[in-house]
Amino acid sequence: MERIIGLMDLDYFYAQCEILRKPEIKGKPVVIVMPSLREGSGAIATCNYEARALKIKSGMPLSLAKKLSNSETVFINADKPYYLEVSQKVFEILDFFCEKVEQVSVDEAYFDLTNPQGFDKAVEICQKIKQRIFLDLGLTCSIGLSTNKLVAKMASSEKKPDGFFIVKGSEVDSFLLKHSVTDLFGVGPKTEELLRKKGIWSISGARNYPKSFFVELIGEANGAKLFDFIFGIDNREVEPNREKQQLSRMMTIKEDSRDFEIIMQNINFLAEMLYKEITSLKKNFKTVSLIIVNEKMETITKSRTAAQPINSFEELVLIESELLKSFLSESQSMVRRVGVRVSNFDADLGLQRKLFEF
DNA sequence: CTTCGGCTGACGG
DNA sequence: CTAACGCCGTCAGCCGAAG
Repeated sequence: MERIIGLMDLDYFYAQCEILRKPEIKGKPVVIVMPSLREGSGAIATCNYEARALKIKSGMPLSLAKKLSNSETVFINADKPYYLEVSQKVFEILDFFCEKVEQVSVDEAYFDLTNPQGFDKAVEICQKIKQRIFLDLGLTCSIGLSTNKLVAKMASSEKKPDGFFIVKGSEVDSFLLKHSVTDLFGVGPKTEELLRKKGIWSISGARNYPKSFFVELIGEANGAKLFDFIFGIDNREVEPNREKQQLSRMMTIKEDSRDFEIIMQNINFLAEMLYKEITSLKKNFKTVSLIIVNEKMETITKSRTAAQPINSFEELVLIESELLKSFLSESQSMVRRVGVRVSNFDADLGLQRKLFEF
């Protein structure tokens, strides 16, 4: 049976959340900022359409957004815990209407609506989802509905905000041919540049090349996937969410430094946050990494894997300090951002106890 | 030959 | 005048060492 897959995307989500609790800013340009410890430094997480009209975009440096802003513009620092709260209510609604939901992020999810009654039934469910999200929570979202994840996602972008765009199986090909290769999932700036150099822009143009061409260009796995995508083929399932594979915390330090003590202070702070989280998640980790972003914005990582799970904060910090020493001795560059990561998780501790008792 | 650890890089949100 | 620039998480792919 042909699958029916949906993608729900909450419109300019962080900004919409803020407007929800501060109705007086509705209608003004609203810009959500991820600040760093540096004065006036940060990046734009998201912004509403009034702000986009001023050419402000997500990912943009805060300094540039400030220049583009007008006197009306409201800048708000991101409040992740609040957005998570709102998001959870949205997912309750989604879970109510659909058994197979895969959360991609705080504001996005795929869902599988394959059913015996067919496409019309799925359309009806999508309308109900949009309705409940709006009536119960006051939020708008955009939904794309098609026969696989790739096209569902592209369809959701077709009509925004508060959109609902349907691409039936018979329409997939003509829908794709209206798009450029850069609209395909997984084609970022680097791949775009490689394709452009080969004179490839449109999806129809890309179809003139064999699979081997893409494999040589971007590698075995990605090449094969891109080749499929060009023809609208995407067999990825909607997967229930897996356990996290890694957990990390990063931050930009006050000013670039190579001072061991100063950098360790920052690492200590991050490690403490992370250690609290990981213990509350009842997870066990064996690998510790230090992530450094230097003044040239290059990322360097140092890792160590222990034979046994690491079970004290002191041990975590000790390993981090050794990794930092090793970095400082091997590199001359300044440290701009620093991060702490743990990975290589053991089975859930609660589960482990159960197995032991058994 | 396969697996694992360590690392970089691309990508998405 | 230009360049400016967060904080996550996933996967692919390479290399070398070990099983």
